[in-house]
Amino acid sequence: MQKEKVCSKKKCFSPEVIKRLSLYLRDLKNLQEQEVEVISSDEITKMLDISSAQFRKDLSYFGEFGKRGVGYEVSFLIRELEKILGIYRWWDIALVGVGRLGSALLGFSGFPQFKLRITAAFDNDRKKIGKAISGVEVKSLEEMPAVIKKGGIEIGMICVPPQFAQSIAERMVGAGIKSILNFAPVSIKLPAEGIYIANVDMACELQTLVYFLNRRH
Amino acid sequence: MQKEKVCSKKKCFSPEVIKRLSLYLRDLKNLQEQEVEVISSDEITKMLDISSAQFRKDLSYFGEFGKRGVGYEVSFLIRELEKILGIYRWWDIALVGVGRLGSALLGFSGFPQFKLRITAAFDNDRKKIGKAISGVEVKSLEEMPAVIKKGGIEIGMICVPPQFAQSIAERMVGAGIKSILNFAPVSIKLPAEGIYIANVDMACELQTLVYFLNRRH
DNA sequence: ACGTGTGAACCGATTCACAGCA
DNA sequence: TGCTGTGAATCGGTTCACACGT
Repeated sequence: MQKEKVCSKKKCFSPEVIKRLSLYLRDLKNLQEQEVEVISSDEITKMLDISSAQFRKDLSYFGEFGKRGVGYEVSFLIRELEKILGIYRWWDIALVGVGRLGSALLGFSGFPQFKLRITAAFDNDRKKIGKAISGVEVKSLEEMPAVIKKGGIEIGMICVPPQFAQSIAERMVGAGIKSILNFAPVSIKLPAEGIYIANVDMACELQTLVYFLNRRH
Repeated sequence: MQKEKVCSKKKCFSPEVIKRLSLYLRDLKNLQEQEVEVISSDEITKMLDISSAQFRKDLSYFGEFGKRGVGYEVSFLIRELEKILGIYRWWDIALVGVGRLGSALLGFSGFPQFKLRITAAFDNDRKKIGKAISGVEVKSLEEMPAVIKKGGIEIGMICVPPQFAQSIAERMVGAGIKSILNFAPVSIKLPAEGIYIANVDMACELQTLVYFLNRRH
């Protein structure tokens, strides 16, 4: 989607590598539930559509985690990936826009296993303010900067209609948000460097499906 | 995310190109609403994080749509992109899993402008079956194959818990579904060739945000 | 023997830079 | 002059293929 580039002072890995690491972690956790203890790069990448060389190379950027001739110990690799990805403490998220999508995300059960939790939700609809959704109280937009600052929240989620997304993003960054997951179908432009924005645009994804439908053999 | 590769008999463009075309289309429509009539590659790519050369090259794969020395006529380019992407008729979508996320998608207002519409929804929860959500009646899973076949539906959306996603995907493909947008956080493996699966995994996206948060300067 | 880890080769995608046209 | 369209150059990411360790 949009060019996403953020570099640390030291080594700089492309977001693609990191996304694949998250995928590996996700599937390793599934394997762990199935009580698989050791897995080879060949086996794990059969499920994903990724080559085994890619898997090994991705890991090699960060260290040596396998045993030659054997494979990878699932629980060990999970721990190592969690270290790499920064899953060593809880990460709080502030969500703006408690419409249908925002409410769905507030109740999404996939976050806790990655130590992610939405701890604050904001909307400008008087009818929603004060209500609790999935245990999170909806507050007014005016309260947002204070809540974000007080809680030291660094991750924001934008679920507002497109015309409001840009200004919400700016206000979030002003309050201290360092990275944003944007569900609004617009491009957000931020002046500040070092803010990472990821976009989830379902209509664009579907559009791509339609293109390939038309072109299929 | 996963390696997504589908080729037509003739020219084969990477999904990345197609996703960018959808992005261009989305932003062009926004420009049209703001009554912008002509735009240069420089101007439109300032909003997105894409180089103007990239924009011009992407379009050049499909034809010549601009005027040298002038730029691109917004309404003309919109029409051309709609042709390229296949937005010449309505595309029906079958959704499985009417939980929070499924319900949110049923009410999502961003689809119609791309001639996408969810026309069928399925769940195995007796309490949901028979109810209408955003005007779509929820049917039982048993009815799915028949409804998909009868309606000639080719696009599926999976919003079920991860452990059910694989089998739902297989049943969808068996019923005639040709491409799938998967929201369940698992890898889906399909034997059939020529089926395009796109994955939306919010936890993975957030994971990537967290990684860059940790690494920031 | 087996599967990892990795430099080297490869390939595709992005960017450059300028010719071509309004 | 200004901006498009596009071959050529570049860059980065993926794959290959094999040395290495168990």
